[in-house]
Amino acid sequence: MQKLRKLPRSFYDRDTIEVAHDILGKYLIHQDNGIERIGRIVEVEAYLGPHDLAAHASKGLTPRTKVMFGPPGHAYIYLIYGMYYCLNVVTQEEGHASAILLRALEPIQNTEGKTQGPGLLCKAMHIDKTLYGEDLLGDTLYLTYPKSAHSKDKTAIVIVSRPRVGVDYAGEEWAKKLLRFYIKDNPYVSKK
DNA sequence: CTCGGGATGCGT
DNA sequence: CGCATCCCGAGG
Repeated sequence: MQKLRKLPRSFYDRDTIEVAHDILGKYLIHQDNGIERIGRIVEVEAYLGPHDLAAHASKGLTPRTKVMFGPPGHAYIYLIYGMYYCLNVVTQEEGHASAILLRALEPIQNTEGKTQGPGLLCKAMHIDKTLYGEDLLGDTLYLTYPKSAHSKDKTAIVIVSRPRVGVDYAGEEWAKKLLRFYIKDNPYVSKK
């Protein structure tokens, strides 16, 4: 596989909704004990800090949410329903506590099983709680610009905005906001 | 310490 | 719609 260029810290240190748009089409890479696993990001959701009642950060700074209150470009990983891990990337400046949930990937290399849905994505990429807080500018878990073949396609990407999935508990105001973004017509988007 | 519920996925 | 399965956060 050709050399892929890592996303810089400055990519994550921006408005969360802007990052959520720009992250579509980028590559997620896990260097998993000598096995390079790669997926192309096709679906995400934005969580906008402590005032967003659907966000875990609305619980405040706890042992679980700690990394979201830290600097951008780190991995926020949590266990959901006792059986699936979910991966987020922390955005904006330290203390802002916003993040983007990665919901679906298009398989590129060495993914194991289905990649549509946040839980399956982590399972396929072998991502678990041991990577909690991982610096995405390190050499284990990181994001890159796509290879040239897909870069050309970037101009053709159309982004669809929808309400987030499974956040009705947050109340109508936050549940109805269009903070789920995915690549139009991509077959790997979840819940088609 | 107990207890309730969850940013899911799958089968019915 | 039910359920698997367990961590986390709230409250006593």
